[in-house]
Amino acid sequence: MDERKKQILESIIKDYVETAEPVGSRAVVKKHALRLSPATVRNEMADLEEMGFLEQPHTSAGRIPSERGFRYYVDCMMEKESLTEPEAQILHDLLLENMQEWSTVVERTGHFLSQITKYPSFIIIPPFNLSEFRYLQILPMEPGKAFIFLVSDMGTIIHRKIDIPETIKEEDLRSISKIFNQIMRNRRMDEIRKSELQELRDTLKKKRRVIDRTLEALEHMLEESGEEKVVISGALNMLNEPEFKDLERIKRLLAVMEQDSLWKGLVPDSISEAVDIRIGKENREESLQEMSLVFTGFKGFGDVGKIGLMGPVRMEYWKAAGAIEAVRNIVEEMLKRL
Amino acid sequence: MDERKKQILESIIKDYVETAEPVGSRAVVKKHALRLSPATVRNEMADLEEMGFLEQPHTSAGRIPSERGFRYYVDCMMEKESLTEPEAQILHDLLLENMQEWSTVVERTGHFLSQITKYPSFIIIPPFNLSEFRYLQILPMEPGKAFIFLVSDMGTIIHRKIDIPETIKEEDLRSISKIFNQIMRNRRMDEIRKSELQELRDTLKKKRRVIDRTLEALEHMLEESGEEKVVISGALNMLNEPEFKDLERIKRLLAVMEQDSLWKGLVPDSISEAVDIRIGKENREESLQEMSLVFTGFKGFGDVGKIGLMGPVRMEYWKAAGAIEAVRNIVEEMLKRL
DNA sequence: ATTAGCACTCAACGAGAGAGAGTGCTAACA
DNA sequence: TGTTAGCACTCTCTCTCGTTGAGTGCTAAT
Repeated sequence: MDERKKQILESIIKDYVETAEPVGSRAVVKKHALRLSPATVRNEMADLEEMGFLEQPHTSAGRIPSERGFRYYVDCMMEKESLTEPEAQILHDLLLENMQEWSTVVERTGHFLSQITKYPSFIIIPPFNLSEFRYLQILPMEPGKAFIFLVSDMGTIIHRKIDIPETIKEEDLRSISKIFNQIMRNRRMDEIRKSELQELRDTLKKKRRVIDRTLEALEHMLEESGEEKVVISGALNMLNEPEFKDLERIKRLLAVMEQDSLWKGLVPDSISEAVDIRIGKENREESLQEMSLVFTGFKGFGDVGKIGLMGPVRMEYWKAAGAIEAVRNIVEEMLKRL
Repeated sequence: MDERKKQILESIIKDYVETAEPVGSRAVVKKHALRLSPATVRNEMADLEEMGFLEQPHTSAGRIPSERGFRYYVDCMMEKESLTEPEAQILHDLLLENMQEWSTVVERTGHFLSQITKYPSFIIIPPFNLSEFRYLQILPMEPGKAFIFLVSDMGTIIHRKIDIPETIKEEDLRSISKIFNQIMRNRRMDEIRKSELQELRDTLKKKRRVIDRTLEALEHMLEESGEEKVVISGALNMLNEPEFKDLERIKRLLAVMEQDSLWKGLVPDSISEAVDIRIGKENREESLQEMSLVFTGFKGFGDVGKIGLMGPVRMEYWKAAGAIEAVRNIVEEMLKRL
């Protein structure tokens, strides 16, 4: 793989990514003002095809990069294109404004990403019960009803309504809350064992009714929150890619995107710094095999979420990878400051 | 408009809704086993076209109902098809399971509707600040930080983080909460005037710092929550309709659906019992003029939300209207019981 | 008032011709 | 030995044109 071949491969990739059309020998020469004749380039292209980096849709068309070609480019030649200064600034401001709630941070970030890159973005949020318990509070509402609030270290809040005896006083609720808090504070939610809660139930016999209800609610809440959440943004950007001008494909594609379960298993649990790239058939899931993913993990407070972009195989990997990396860094930095 | 014409119009509508193809005179006779010849029907069809209820895509095709034809049918002939017994049961159970939180109720209801009818559903939720204030609570978190919770009568909760002096005690927070509650309880959020809050600020001079922060936060929260929320479900169902086999149309359509602002102005503030139907160009918004809407308002606790379905002009209005009405009734009933 | 018969219209489909882009091979060239 | 010009060949794409068939409107008969 000499320098000239590399140059030609890159040239073809850039061209193909831009136009979605097979690239001919003539176009390569012209575009990059090479001091070679088309015939020479043709020979090189034939070599590259033999090596598996290019393919021909039909005999008399130009060449397009194969998935292996893209892979080689991504591994050995690509230079990531980070966000521009103003773009980074915008994201910064966006996050500052929305640090109140974790869910809106995620939403805005995804939206930003897909706007910048014109690719659909996905963010996978770790299950609530993998974050740390911060605070539980039982608040009385109308007579006989109370709310339980559960606050995590990520600033996420879930709540649930329970029935309580009408006679119980606010102070009692407070003291019950306090005891729950003592046991659970700073523990990871999924580590809070039922046995401990049971123990607590025994300790506090006198307020049995409230405690029972609280425990029940708590169990429900923790159970329900064991799922990862997937947020997809800018899915419609995909419709602009010429490879999806076929209605059937679009339907399949959008259906896939809507299907949360697919995403959940998708991305490995590595906490690697690197930006991972999956090109076409490198994706295990059949329905994603005509697409590419560019993603990375990010650290919340120890927990790992994932953030990524999806596009056609003919994707601007350099832009996507650069954007993902930059966004990951900015978000992580903001989270640390919290 | 004699009986026979009506019968023919209905026949054409049913056929066209099902097949999305122009209906010929022959088909009308066959389908409904009329004891007439195609020629007779042709004459009637010519009349109906003259009246504006039918139109011809081109000279030698069958007829399709015009928007006016649909309108006449909907107004004068249609019989709504309610949910089947098991369908209603499913919705019932679904709601019972999810009465905890208003937002999930809405989500599930929308999902249910679009599954049953195969049309995208939309639900417009009144702004948070139109519901009644139930409860405010200031909860201390880590030192120097606290959460403000605001609970509405719909069971919706919003919250925000504020800074507080580290020295302040929990009881102080409680007493502050209490005072807020006395002023605001059971008032509609948007009626709580700044002047009142200002007054409160003066009363409680000694805890100025906390109160200031709380008021600031409160202002923000109420401001931010002045927006209606739109939840759309099953948008992809639309892709199955043959009239949207054109890519450009799909793009436009999906872009429209994503655009919240469109929906907000869309539906009038009537609290009418009736199910409203907008056919094609009856919609003011240009981008919705190739679509029909079937919707109605529902009462929360005095507040009005809206729930509806959208489809092509060639829509099963009877099914959509029936489903909407039934769902509205069930949801309202459940809310009343709360 | 209804119907049979018939000429007419028009979209949809498919075959076939022509254009154009791009290749691979061969032979000439530096 | 690497590079280039020339040329025949391949294959898709597009356009045209005739054919088909569904459906109509009109007229005359019942």
